[in-house]
Amino acid sequence: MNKSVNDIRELARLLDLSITTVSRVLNGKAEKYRISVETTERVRQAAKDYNYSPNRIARGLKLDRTDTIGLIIPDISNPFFADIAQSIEKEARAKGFSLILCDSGDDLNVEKDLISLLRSHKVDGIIIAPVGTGFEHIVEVSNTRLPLVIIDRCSPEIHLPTITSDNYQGGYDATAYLISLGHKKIACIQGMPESYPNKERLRGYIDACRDNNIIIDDDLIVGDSFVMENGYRQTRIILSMEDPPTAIFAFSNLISLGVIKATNETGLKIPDDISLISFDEQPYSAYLGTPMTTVSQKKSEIGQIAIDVLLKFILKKEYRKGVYMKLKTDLIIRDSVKSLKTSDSK
Amino acid sequence: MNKSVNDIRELARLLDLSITTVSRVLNGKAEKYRISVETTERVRQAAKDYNYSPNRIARGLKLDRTDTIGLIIPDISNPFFADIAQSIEKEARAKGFSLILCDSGDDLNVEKDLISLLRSHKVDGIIIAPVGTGFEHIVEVSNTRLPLVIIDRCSPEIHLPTITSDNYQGGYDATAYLISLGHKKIACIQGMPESYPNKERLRGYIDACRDNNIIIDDDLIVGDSFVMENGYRQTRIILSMEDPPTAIFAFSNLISLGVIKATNETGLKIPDDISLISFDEQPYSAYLGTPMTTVSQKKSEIGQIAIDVLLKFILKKEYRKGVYMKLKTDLIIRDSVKSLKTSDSK
DNA sequence: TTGTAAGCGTTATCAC
DNA sequence: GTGATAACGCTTACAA
Repeated sequence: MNKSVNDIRELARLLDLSITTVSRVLNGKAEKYRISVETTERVRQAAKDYNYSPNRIARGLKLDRTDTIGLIIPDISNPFFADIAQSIEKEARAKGFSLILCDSGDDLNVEKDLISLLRSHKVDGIIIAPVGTGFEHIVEVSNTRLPLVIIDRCSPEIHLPTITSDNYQGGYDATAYLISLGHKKIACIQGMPESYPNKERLRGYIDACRDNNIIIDDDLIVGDSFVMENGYRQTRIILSMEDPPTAIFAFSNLISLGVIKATNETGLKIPDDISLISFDEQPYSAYLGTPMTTVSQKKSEIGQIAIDVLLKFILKKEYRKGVYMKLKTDLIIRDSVKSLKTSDSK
Repeated sequence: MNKSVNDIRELARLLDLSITTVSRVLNGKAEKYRISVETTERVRQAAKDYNYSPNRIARGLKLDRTDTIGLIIPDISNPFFADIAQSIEKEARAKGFSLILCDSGDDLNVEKDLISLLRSHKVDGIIIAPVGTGFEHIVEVSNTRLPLVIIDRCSPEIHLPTITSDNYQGGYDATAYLISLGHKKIACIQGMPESYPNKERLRGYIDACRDNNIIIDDDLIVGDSFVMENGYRQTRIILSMEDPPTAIFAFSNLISLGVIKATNETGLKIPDDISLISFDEQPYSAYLGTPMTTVSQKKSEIGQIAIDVLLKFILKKEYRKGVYMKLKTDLIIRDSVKSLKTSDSK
């Protein structure tokens, strides 16, 4: 095998050409500078033979552009974010950009540090799914004109490009579906109440109830975290009520796993004894004991659009246009909701 | 808010100090060069006030070290790899390294390109979970003395640092457990037969059978992919046998989801009608219709050890020591396996 | 105790 | 058609 060459100087020397010429050929500017076809070909071949690839660090320093973007997410082990990350990576790479992955662990201080870190890495832009409990540092970033796109957890106060699901619609649809099947007493197990997606889902739930003349019972709106334990705990409480609800709306997939665990333990069956609908579709949703009815988010679209918008900013420098995109959610109907209508038995 | 300063020159000018001094303070060499406490403090304060963080690109060019490592995995949307990625990112950042994430999509050619890409990014090292069907390009990397650690999919031919689960033991334990409960006819739904983890799991299965005087029936060793469809299809076939096996050993979690789907459709119950054991523990394993007995891999340990080994290579330059680490797997016993022993009923 | 200046590998400007 | 050279922001040997 050929031994490889590490800098353009060496390659130029080997070819007995100037660095300039080699650089021009390798950057596709051969025509522009009317470099002879022969030379062009020789350079290309040599680069291949000697396994030369330009040093992006040096290039970045010179061009003030690293072809690198930073991605900050709260938890890569959450399949929701993993799927988004995958689509972002794929799309970014297709466009010639690499990804620096940062996991904030849902910690606001870590998130702040990560932004500085990405800054010092001179990334060309940032996509962030914020922790969501503070946005000043994010606004600050965009004040420096560093392109930035927010995904998933938006905030009404800030006016930055944001791509998210239409959580209101998802919450509304799920609730309306339950109501359409005769459910009137619907518990709602929330995730983080302060987070915007949660607020929106809840708003959808409330509006759907109102629109159907169902009185909101605050005691049925419970929970405080997107994790499974929360779903479990709240369900145990719900099931021990004197007159329990006929359905549970779980605000995340992990919450619904907790619901299932609790019902299993209590010896109750879904949907015979209690109905369940959950936010977040997962690969296994269809294969649970009772295939689960879910509100599915367009995860890969979120990633794709985010990167598209970001690259538009990076490449065209047009910025601060109020991009605010809400993606439709889909209700995937399976078997975890029972119809209470007497007409059809289901 | 203070306006920020973008290079060390400006900061030095503002402080009326030389670039050198500022650089030294910021790199913690104040003592070494006996810089006055006063100056040191002034520099630190100014750096903070003006929100200065060194340009890692320039730094990298100068130092030939980017404090960046590349991570190549076949599929970040697979929770197994997402968990590993998370532990790697966390550990790396704690040690001052950032991560460039690359998803090969299980495509060997993409994998090769990604290695070049990471090279041109001048990463200080690479952690790779290879596609596994070719290793030449990986060997080549390590010939260039670029530190590299392999995770999950190893190969016997190459002698590079590798961290993986003890797939043989996992396969053996799972099979032995089934046998201990009286199962004698055990189907085995494989993933990619050529991949090393798969081969090892199968070897474990075979040895466990042999050690218990069970004759291997090749017709019971089926399947060809780690995906769900494979599990579904093979299970349908298995269930339609004249004298079907009493247990199925699924080689991945997705495969076992397919198994569950097929048994559900056929109206059979796990474990009453057929027992199931699966490789890969997942958050939902415990909350399936029948809580599943699984072989759990130490995902975060794999990540942690991989980064530890890699950083050792990067920092100490001691290389090519034959690190080959197999991590113990754990059998998590739940309810998906039925005892055929007459003594205990369960 | 602090400063000057070379050089990391590229690309762009200007020159021939 | 091709080449010499400055500059990108940083660290560090060498000076003072």
